[in-house]
Amino acid sequence: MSRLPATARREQILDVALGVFATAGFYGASMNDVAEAVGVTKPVLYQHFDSKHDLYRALIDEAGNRMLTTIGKATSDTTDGKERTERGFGAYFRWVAEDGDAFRFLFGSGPRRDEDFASAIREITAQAADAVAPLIDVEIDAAHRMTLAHALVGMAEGASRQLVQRGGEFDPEEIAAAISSLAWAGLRAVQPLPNE
Amino acid sequence: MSRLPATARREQILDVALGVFATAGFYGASMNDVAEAVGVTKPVLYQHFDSKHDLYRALIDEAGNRMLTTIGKATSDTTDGKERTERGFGAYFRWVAEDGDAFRFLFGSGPRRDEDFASAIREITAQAADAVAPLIDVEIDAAHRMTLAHALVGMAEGASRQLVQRGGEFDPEEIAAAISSLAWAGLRAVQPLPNE
DNA sequence: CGGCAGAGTTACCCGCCGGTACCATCTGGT
DNA sequence: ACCAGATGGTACCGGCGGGTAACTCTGCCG
Repeated sequence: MSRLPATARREQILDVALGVFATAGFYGASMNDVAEAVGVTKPVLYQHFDSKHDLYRALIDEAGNRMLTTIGKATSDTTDGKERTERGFGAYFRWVAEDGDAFRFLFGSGPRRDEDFASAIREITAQAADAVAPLIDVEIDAAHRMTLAHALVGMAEGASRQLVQRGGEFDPEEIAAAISSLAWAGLRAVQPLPNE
Repeated sequence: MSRLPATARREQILDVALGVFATAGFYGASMNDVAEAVGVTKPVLYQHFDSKHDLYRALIDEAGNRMLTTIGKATSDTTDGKERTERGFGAYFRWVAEDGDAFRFLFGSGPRRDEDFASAIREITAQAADAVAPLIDVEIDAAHRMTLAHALVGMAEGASRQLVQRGGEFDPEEIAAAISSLAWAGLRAVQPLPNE
């Protein structure tokens, strides 16, 4: 109800819509839902964005930018590889912790939207992680072990996605060799963590 | 047009629908689209599945099962950790290569569906991978380097998704330390590949 | 006071899509 | 040859949701 200048309203919409879409997904949230969450009616949204597509797209660009620049800044002031790795991951996970809606919006995607499908796919991923977890045979608490296991599963997923998106053939044996050596070396390096 | 016994038709539907949904996504593909791809009309689908949800759900279960059992079989006949790692990844990537639709269906998900959103998010992921790629300072060809880079990005994504889904707080510094040590040890282990 | 400009609302249109009631057609068993 | 039942098609409904036209409200400036 309360009136706002256009730029403020626009930013408010972006802010609220990010949360709504992060939770419900593109198809799961209607423009009416977004409008209601903002506390306004539908046509107001269309005064600031040409279409639902347009709004969603703006959110992608904004959130993506925040993530990339955050990491970019954190890694720009050193050239040492190990240092950059550590700072990069540091910035990344700080971003996830602080800008959680943006992460869920960008990466928590997909059929992972209908809670029904979401849980089914979570279950599959969880089983994969359960299978991987015992490979970490170091004394660390269960929660950290599971997170690392999911990291390894994500590693496989990330590589696969790239291979499939790139199109064309690939030799699974060769890829598997590279990835598993990467994973194994990583696993060997896991240090027992001080209990928190 | 040609008539088929119920069980054969059911399997045909599952087979074709997997491809359709893998490409267009749950919301992007209508039941009419699926029916047309099968070469049949909508009510036929409803003779075999109670709802669109039901069909999609059956696909998740089937595809997930295929993946997990494939990997399970490959790793069941040894107890050595390294061995299991290698065989597991081997089976996994073979599955991706052979059952590509299933992979795209299960993991190629999300806003990654509208080609417009898909490319925007791909772009972000690709930039992240570009930033990671130089850390692999070994003589390998560019394609493999990019795949490994995407693997590392996926690793971060997998860990994050688990942390966020689990809910509650987490300490980003601690996680980053663990993941980056894992990644760094893995990176150091990458071997120059013989050019294919 | 008059009227203009920008912010918001009400009320609507229309097309798509999940789902269904009903009819047609084919095939196998006797 | 004929019936039964399963396989498949036609034609429809109902609602949801993106998008819009037209109106109202508020404040400001001459």
